[in-house]
Order: sequence, then structure tokens, then C-alpha cells
Amino acid sequence: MEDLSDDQLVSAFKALGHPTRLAILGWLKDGNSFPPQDRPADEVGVCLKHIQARANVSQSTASQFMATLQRADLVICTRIGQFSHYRRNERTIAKLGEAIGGDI
Amino acid sequence: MEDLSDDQLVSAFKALGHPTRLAILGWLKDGNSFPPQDRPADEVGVCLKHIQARANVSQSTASQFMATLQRADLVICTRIGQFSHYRRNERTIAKLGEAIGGDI
DNA sequence: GTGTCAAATCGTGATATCGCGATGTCACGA
DNA sequence: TCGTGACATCGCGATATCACGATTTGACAC
Repeated sequence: MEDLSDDQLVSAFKALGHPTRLAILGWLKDGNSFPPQDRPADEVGVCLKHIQARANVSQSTASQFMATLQRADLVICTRIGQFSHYRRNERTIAKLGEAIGGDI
Repeated sequence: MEDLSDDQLVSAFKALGHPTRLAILGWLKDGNSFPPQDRPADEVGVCLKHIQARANVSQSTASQFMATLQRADLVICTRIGQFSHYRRNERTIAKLGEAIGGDI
């Protein structure tokens, strides 16, 4: 399993260095805590509008937040029709945890 | 052992979200890789000027970087006379590693 | 097609970070 | 006491991030 590069580490830390983005990643651990949706959250992820509602930010801000998390490879986006669903990328998150104490 | 608060997590991630600061924390794992000093690095930490030299930044920038890491509780400063020595705070770093995958 | 809703992108002012030189503060030695 | 060296802080312009409303794109229903 490939390790994270320094650039990947920095962008992941930057993404987590914001209280709302950090909270969102925590919320996504339990996708079923969000309102129900056509496709279950633990399969495809949580719909953006539900994330937006809980974070209490505008649509554009919510979209930006998720784009930042996605660029850092911390979440995976699954688009179904008009809906974007986001779920955690446990692979990257685990590698990040290993990096701390290892490389860092 | 007390866990890190959300604010502490955010400020730690912010501090690590910069390539130079991230590199510095890695360098401090081996204090003896720096030039020799009166008091050994693995006891009191590395003198600021050595960090500055390796990071190749101005004195004020180096001081700011270390202040940021210190505010995030990622390093500990030991002042001896005129010299500020910095070493890793393994306690916080370990707690940060545990937080990922746990809270996060 | 037309309208509508979801989401991404654009454009923005406000705010924060970056990195530096200049200045201030403190410890030491002559 | 005066100078010097080490470090922190201040003040600054440059740049990036933040959060939003407005606009655009794309998917769907009719």
C-alpha cells in the first residue's frame, strides 16, 4: 500500500484545519444519522443537501467544502442523477493516521 | 489521558497544513542530525537558528513557524539563556494519531 | 422543447495567512 | 555600562482562504 506524499499530507491537513470540514468528516462516519434518501447512505454516501443543512452554510459553501475534502482525497463522491453523494475515504484516513508517528 | 478538543485538533491540523512546518516536525525526530550545540538536542531540543538554517527562511519567519507549532502544542520550547530550543511534543502527536480513525 | 431542482463554478468583499525587514527585548561578555 | 548576538514582536504588502449570492451546467419530469 502506497504511502501518502508530502503534498498529499499537507493538503489533507489543510482540509482538516477547518472546524466545519473536520465536523463533516466526523458526521459521515454515521451516514444513517442523516435524513433518509433513495439510495442508502452507507452504500453511496450522503447527499450534499443533507450535509449543507447540518453544517448550516450556503449551497455554494457546502459544495466548496466537499470539493476541498475531495481534492485531499478524504472523501469519495458518487453522483447519481442530479445528486452528489459523499462518503469517507477510509483508505486515505487510515494512511493519514499511520503517517502521524511514522513519517511525522 | 485527556483527548484533544476539537479546537486543539483544528489548530494542530492548521499548523501541519504547511509544507515547511510539516518538514520541521519531521526533522526534529532526529535532533542529532542538526549541528552540535552546548546542550544535546535530544535533551533540550534544537536551537532555533539551526532550524532556521535548514528551513532556509528568515529569522522572523522561523520564529513564527515555531510559535505556530507551539500554540498547537506540537512542540515544546526550552529556553536556555539566549537560546530557544524546540523539541517534539510526542504526547500531543500521539494523541493526534489516535484521534484520526477515532473521533475523526 | 420548457420548467425545475441539484450541484458546480464564477465573482465579490472580508478576513486570515505568508514571509519579510525593522524594531524591541533580553541575556551575556568585555 | 556598553556592545553584541539570539530571539520575539511589529508593521507591511502580497497572497490565499472564507463565505456568500449570482450564474451556469446538467439531469429529470412534463
